[in-house]
Amino acid sequence: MAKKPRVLTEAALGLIARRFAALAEPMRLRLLHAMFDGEKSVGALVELSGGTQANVSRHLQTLMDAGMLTRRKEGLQVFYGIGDESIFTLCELVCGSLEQQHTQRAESLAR
Amino acid sequence: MAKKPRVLTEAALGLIARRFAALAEPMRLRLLHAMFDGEKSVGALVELSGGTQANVSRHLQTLMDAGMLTRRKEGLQVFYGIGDESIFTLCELVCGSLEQQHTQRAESLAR
DNA sequence: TTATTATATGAGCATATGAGCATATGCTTG
DNA sequence: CAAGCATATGCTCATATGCTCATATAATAA
Repeated sequence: MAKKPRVLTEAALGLIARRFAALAEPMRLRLLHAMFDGEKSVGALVELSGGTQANVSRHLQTLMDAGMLTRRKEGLQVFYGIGDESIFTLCELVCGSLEQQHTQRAESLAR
Repeated sequence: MAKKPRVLTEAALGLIARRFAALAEPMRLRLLHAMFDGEKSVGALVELSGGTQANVSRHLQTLMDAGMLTRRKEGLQVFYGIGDESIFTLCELVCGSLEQQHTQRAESLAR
């Protein structure tokens, strides 16, 4: 039966962990969320996220390193966008699961 | 169109980030992987993961706090299992996306 | 060239996290 | 009760990570 028993090497585990780590910060999630409807300039992301320019730039770097973003220079500005479709699904899954837990907890308290 | 424009509060972002953080460690991924085919005792997980008993116990605690595991005591032993089905899909997605990136990189180097 | 704007990055600090050791707790048996 | 096994938890150290400030780089305009 064994649903495709993926061999998990040390290196693979590290890569997977790094990918999840990239998503494990509120500010980065906020940035990704701001890019959900298309690419944005760094300046725009600074405004939308409410963070400092330096900090936003660093987090964008982290997401780039994780291979999740696209980057396009246009004059003085740099536009970042979501380059990995799986991110949408990942976030949907987590949100759904959290909602479910929340609901269950509420129910178990109510009875 | 706007695919359900989830409002993301500060608190929600924190919860989502914490959930991803729980998956952002190789040892925890290894433990989850060991539980893919059913619940296991702590002792068994120590053996399978190659970690120390204390460390394994702590990581299991972290995964519990994240609401991802089931816990069942039976005599002296404690059995942990995966309690959140979404974890399977999350890991599948990340693995798939990584493989794709890997393939693309390999291709771009080959030409 | 110099000035201006947009983005990136080095340095330093504060906090968070993982690993290891020793020990505590909890359950069962005698 | 005491002894023994399985699991959990303080404590400490080392390292990683996020944030801020100041400054560097890059592209454009004067």
